[in-house]
Amino acid sequence: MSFNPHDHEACTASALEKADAYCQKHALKFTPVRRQVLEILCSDHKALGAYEILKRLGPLGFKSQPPVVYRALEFLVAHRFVHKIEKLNAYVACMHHDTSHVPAFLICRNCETVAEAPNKKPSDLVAQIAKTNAFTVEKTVYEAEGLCVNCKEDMADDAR
Amino acid sequence: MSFNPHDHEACTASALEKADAYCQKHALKFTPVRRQVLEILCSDHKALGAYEILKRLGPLGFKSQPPVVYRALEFLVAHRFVHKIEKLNAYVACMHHDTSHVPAFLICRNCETVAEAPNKKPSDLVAQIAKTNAFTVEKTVYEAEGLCVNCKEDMADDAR
DNA sequence: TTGCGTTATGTTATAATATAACATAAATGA
DNA sequence: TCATTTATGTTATATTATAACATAACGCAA
Repeated sequence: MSFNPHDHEACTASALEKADAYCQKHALKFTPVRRQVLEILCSDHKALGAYEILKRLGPLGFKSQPPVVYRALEFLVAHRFVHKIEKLNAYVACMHHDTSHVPAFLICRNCETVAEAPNKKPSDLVAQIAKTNAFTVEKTVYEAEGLCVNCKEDMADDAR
Repeated sequence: MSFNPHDHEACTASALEKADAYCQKHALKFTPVRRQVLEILCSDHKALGAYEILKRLGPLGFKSQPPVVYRALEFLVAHRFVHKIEKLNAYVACMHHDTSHVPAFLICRNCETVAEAPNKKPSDLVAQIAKTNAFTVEKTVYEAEGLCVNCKEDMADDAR
């Protein structure tokens, strides 16, 4: 999980590589803007707003009008390379693209790091609905906000 | 659940009554704007945007600047009379204020009706996190988008 | 390889959602 | 009653997102 130290270079490289391979396989166009947006999102585990991404695209030689970034995000979200964090109106790179999962996020309200929870099972909620059959689930957004281990420890330290 | 027919008058009256009682008990001010916003939200089970609520406040004699409605919503959300549907940037009245619950919503992408799912148990996700203790959950937003029974049937009819 | 349909990008303008900042008023309570 | 807090009024503006239309690049069949 992204709250723990990890080899971040590798983590980014792997995400881009997987996206490359997936696009090739499915005849999708992994164009320069799309690739660059994913790379920006991979650069840390914070969720970035569309306009923040836009700002970072500029120096890289891309044109910086909102539709440019929103269209790239639309593509990346559609193909699940990126998830939208509805609570923050922001976007994070998906770190589990190869495994099927119900997207669920843990957002630290202090450092704003977003970790994708490793929940491969559908939650109770989905199971319950499927059972009563009153609703057909197509997309899910499960988000929990709170404090990550690091921030919790920092706060304990501050209190001393 | 709100996808099924139900006595809607009663459902609104009950929500307002419960809010009244709760505010009295906890020394909260259930002012006219706050009451009116809750009443508007109770008026159907669709999620309403802040500006839609604002529009409906006008004819009722309230001043219609954005902060008015956002402040009323802030109060109503803080005390859990209303939930925000992050996916829609919209708000719904809570129909289970008296029972402790993890808010979770079923949003029909066709008719936009929002039902609050009856999940009293914490989901697998929350349980899993609590277990590893890597994250302290403070607030949750679980949202599922799809098709409600009614819309599903309508579509089946249309296809014939 | 030309032409045609499709997909992607460029660009301008504007819509929709939300908050900052400061003023006034109303309620609460020593 | 006066001081303090809490709520509301008001102006301006920040933030997020999309509509609409133009051009370019790409994929492919004649």
